[in-house]
Amino acid sequence: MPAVPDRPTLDGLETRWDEVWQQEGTYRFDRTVDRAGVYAIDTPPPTVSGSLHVGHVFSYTHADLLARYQRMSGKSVFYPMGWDDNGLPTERRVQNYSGVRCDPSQQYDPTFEPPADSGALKKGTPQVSISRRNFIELCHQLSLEDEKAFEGLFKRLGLSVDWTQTYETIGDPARRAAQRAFLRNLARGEAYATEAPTLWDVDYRTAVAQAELADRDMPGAYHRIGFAKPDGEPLFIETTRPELLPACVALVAHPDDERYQPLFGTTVTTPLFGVEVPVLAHELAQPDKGSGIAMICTFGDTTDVTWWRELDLPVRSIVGRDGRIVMTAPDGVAEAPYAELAGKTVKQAQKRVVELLVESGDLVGEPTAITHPVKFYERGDRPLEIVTSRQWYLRNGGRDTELRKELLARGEELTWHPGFMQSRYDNWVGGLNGDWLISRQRFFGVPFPLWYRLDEHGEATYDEPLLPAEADLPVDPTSDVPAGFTADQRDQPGGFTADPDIMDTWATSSLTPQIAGGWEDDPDLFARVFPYDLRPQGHDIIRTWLFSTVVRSHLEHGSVPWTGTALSGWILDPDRKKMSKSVGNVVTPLGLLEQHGSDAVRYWAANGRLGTDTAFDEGQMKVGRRLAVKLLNASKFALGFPEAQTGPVTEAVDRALLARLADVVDEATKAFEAYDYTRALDVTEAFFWSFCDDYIELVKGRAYGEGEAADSANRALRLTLDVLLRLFAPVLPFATEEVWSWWQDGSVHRRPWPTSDELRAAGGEAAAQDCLAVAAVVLERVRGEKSRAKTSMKTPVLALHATGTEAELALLAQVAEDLKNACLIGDLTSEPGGAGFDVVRIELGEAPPKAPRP
RNA sequence: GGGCGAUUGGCGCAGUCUGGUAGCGCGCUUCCCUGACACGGAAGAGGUCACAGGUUCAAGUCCUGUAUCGCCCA
Repeated sequence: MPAVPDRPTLDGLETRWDEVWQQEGTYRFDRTVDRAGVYAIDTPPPTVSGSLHVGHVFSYTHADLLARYQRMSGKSVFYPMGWDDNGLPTERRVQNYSGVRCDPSQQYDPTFEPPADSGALKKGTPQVSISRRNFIELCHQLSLEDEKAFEGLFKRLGLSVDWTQTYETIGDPARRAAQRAFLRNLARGEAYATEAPTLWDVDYRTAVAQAELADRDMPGAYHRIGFAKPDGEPLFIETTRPELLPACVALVAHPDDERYQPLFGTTVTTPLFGVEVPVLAHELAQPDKGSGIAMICTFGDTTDVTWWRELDLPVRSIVGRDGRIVMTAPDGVAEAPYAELAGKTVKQAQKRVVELLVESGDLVGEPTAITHPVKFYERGDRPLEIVTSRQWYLRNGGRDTELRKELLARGEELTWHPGFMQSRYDNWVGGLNGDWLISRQRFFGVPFPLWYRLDEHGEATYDEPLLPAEADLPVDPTSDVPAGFTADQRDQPGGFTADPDIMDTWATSSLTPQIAGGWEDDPDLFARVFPYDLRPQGHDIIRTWLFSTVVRSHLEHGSVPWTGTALSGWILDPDRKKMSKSVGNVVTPLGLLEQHGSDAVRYWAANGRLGTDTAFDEGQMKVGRRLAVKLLNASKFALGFPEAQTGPVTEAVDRALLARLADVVDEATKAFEAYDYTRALDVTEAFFWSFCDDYIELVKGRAYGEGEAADSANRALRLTLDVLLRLFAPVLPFATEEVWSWWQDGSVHRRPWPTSDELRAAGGEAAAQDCLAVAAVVLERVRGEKSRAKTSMKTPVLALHATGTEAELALLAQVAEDLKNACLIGDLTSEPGGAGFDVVRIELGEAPPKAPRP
């Protein structure tokens, strides 16, 4: 056992103890324990591209505090770590880093090596086309490096993760789980493919789901355009998208709008393009917007989709997947003016259509500038278009009242920390307006495990997809061949073709409980952890990650994925705005951990309650560091006295201390049970400071002595320290472990959480008779007097006189000797009287001679 | 436009569920190197609890409304 060091320090504790913990398997999950004895955490897998930031340190600490408390409370804690290395961010990095481009039509080349000068490519180097499988392998390699760095940081932060339990969202088990879950969704009719208008990002060239949309206010302009009524008179509509005129399929007004009622059922003709379109009625038309009659195009916005569907209109698509006007005009659209638009971007087309309308005289007046919300992909730069394409959907209650009710009920089953976050879930589920679009036209992700037969003309037959056996998962249909076919039949008439799409990243990460828990691959493990106890995450991804995980679990297991969720807040700049990139880049997590120490940073995080946005505050880290240093020093002092034989704590002051500590343990336990680690820390910390400032000062004179009274103090000191270390262990794992190692065996992190019973049994039953409170009054008065006299605390008190009730003076008598020692009081007297206990007279002596400065 | 949250000394926060003399930390001022700690200790100044009504013997706390800020969704 290492001796107590002369000058304890926090420096170097992180590396030293992490090494021991990994070696000893301190946080290893004990999988012999059955479900009732397990506490399972569905850890968020951080995105492995770029780097971790301060917000990660914050929220991951929160989960760790809860994990550590549960572990000490006797649970076998299942605390895995995942890496989300699947998706667009990684894809873009690999393209730039290795100078490659994924082309799913390429064949897999097992000997492919990326250019030797990876990472140092010159701008403009032509990209090499490689197969999807090769591309994924590169993504995987690059992710591994980041994952190592992330793991190092998390270990330094002291996360009590079981590092033998890790997964990657692009790893084999994850792809197997995602494909298996999808095949089962498909078999049960929960997943389906359909040709439908879909929000489409023209730059990424992929479909985008409702959960990834963001409205942005954009400048636009209403153009007033005349359509020709049968009698030749113009009917004016106003539109922000005149370029969609050739895609117009109808005009629509509100059924109650008297201006247009006579026209319902008639037709009008589009200017320039000469298409006859009906005038129809629908409640969604807004009479007060523009002229009150709108042009329906396929498709200008999501309302157009609704009208198109509900009014059963034809399709005249003109915007292609590249965001340009398609080369061929839809049926019936006049060729001549259309030819001028074909191939132009939407923006260019708008300019040209306006010019044409001005020439023809169909555009009236100047366009009116407005600002209006436009839908964007949240990572995209250009407004979304709506194109018709074949996509995969998963039922999520967006088009099914019964399922929606069931999912709301699942939300009800969860314990939300804090509770008010549930309304965000309810709002989102209640506001869904379509099923979950899970297919993406990208490359780095889990492929849909499907092939289609090609008929004699080479056309895919989508009705009966060719499915792999579950045992063969994961598969990549662009390189694997379906049963009963040979590789040379790929993309040949009479042969087969692969489904080209991958799954949305949320479609994989919504299965993290299944992936981490070994669903189907390790049924024994899965039964011990599922449904999990806790999903920690940020409140910004309730609508995506939290909700989608509930959906998958509900469909697959008929259960919630976990029984509780803890939502961490944001980190805000000191000026109360969301932590900006610039600050986040300057303040790196590793730098903070090095500068302040991990315990100090954890202390700051522990002061941010769940659901509460918290200011980034290095001041709090300094306070945390001070606490950790104080803990080392106070412990060193308390352990410096000779250890007494086991025996009772006899002195009243010592028993009062234990009684107070018993109350603290009860409060901290109650707080932790309610996931309120902040309050648990607060009560522990308050006790600790009064322990240092008052109790230790009071008893040190006695503890230096010998005999019964000294033994009582020494026993109380050690017992208190023992309990305090355990109370602080979740927040300050390094400092507490360090102190623990000075005088105890094993790890403090595997000791049981303290109970008030052990303290009351040791003598702390006299809470009502708190002589410490009386002592505190005397200490305060004497210190105040010495401060006012601007003299040293070593200045003796010649005489002190106190008054109070008989009971209070009896308590004073219990602490009189300790007080005389601590305050250097010569003559301590008292008499009954006064209103409550107080010190009425203090007589100071001469200050001692100043010692020379060392 | 709808939902959720916040508003308490210069700064960061607790207290609001369960009404009863306004608390903590940082910073600031003054003092002290006393047998763990100067990366320390002691003492002190500093707030009409966003605003307006209401309930109550009593409101930071409960109710109604308003304002400002933030987040989520239309």
